[in-house]
Amino acid sequence: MVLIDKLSPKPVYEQLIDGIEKNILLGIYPPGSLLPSVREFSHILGINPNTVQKSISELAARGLVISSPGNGCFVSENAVALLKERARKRLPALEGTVRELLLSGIEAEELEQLVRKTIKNFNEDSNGGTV
Amino acid sequence: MVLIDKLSPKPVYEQLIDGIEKNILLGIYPPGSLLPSVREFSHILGINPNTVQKSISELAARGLVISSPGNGCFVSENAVALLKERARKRLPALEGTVRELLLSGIEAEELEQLVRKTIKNFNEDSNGGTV
Amino acid sequence: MVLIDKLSPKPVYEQLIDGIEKNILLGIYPPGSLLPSVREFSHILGINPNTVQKSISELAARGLVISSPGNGCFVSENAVALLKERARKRLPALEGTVRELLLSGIEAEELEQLVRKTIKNFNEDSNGGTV
Amino acid sequence: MVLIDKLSPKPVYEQLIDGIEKNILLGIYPPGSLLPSVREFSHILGINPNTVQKSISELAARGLVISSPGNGCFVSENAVALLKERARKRLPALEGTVRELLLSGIEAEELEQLVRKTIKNFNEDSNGGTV
DNA sequence: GTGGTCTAGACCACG
DNA sequence: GTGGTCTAGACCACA
Repeated sequence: MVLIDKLSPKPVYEQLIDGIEKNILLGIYPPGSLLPSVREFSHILGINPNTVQKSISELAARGLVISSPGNGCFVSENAVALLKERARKRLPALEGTVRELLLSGIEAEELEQLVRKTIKNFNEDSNGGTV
Repeated sequence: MVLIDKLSPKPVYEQLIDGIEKNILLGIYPPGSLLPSVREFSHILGINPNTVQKSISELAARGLVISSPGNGCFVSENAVALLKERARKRLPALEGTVRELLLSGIEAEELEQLVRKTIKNFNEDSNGGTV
Repeated sequence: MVLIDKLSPKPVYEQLIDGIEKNILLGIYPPGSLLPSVREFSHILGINPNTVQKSISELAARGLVISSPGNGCFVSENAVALLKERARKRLPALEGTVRELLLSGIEAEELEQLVRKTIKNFNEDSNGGTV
Repeated sequence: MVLIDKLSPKPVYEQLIDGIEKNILLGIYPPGSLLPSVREFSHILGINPNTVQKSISELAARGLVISSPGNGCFVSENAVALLKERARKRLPALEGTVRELLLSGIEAEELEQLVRKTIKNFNEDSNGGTV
């Protein structure tokens, strides 16, 4: 369900956050649903419960998840909206990346093609997954 | 010449590396030229000499600069080529970012426009700066 | 009769306690009256009977209700007096809150107005509800 | 500098957050200043470094503090503004508390007096501290 | 069973 | 020296 690469420079707890967020967007963990428990994540992913707890707490602080001691942890109703809102704030960073690549001599045409191709693949994947 | 933000989450030594690389690409530090000395960087940027040394060592390890003990540090002849080659390796990451944004509901059209606009601005800046 | 928000950070058993206490003060559960049974609360509110039992036990420990095994649970005769006495003990906390808000730059005048307005609204609500 | 009550029901890490926030508002830790280090807090307060770290991370997530690995942790320039903004959001809660106290039979006049007295004491304390 | 806090101790990267 | 991550294991409150 979520993949953890212990050798990645990205901290484990961040990888887990990213994985859960992705699953929320994909509809695997839809708003209102109950997340796997801390101990479950811990056991399946082979990481310490405290590390999982840290991820969950962070998600709760971001309003993506609501934890209810004794009951478990629910995806909040506006989680998807929050994630979409945040994505919009990342657009300037994308712009910066493109500029850096251009400065490094990547051809403009190549960049445009890459983006078009990615969009095309994404749409095909979505259809394949949905239909 | 290089801007350092001590409060940035990005480590100072990485900021310096990025800055120097950018200056190499911009032709401010052309291949064969002598870089400012460690002490100079340290003094001007107000950062620790050890930190500057770490950046220089990393640049040397990447083959972008060549240290000549006693004489200083020169930009290597193939520095620009190396940087362009490395940029190419970053393209898959760009693809991943685009996919994430698409998954987060950003419209494909909006992404294409952003890229086109960035390219356009970049070309105008380049002309303005060069001519 | 009592509203339970399962997603609230406040534990369910505390929410139930607060709700029952409020109903005692409002005269909905007057002293001497019989409270709904544990099963009734559990069923209507959709919460675990153990949770209801915990709330009732706590209320009994506070002297607000008296359990009569086999007959149910009665609001004690001095429940209202006890609640008023306890409210008095909360005044220092209110003072602390006010000090914190002042320290945070909230204007004294604004605080006084807020309190006056709340008192006014409360009196109007009471009249409307009673008459 | 910050008082920790290990017997308090409030978690230690929250007490530390509150204490640091209070010191920021009091000007003891002014914006731009360097906070005591994690290990220092840990040693002085007699609590585990991880607990301190948790508090600091939370403050960083709130934008009140900017941590710079290797350098320490700085109070952000807009920390005071953020705290004041947050205080404003607590006003509705104060209103709710006042209503509860009124419902519990506390006299309106007594509440108004308490607030006035608290404001008066606060102003005197402020003058005493400043002059 | 659930989430949450705390400690102890190790390890890492940064300056 | 600094902040930050991770593990192990204990303990608590809630349902």
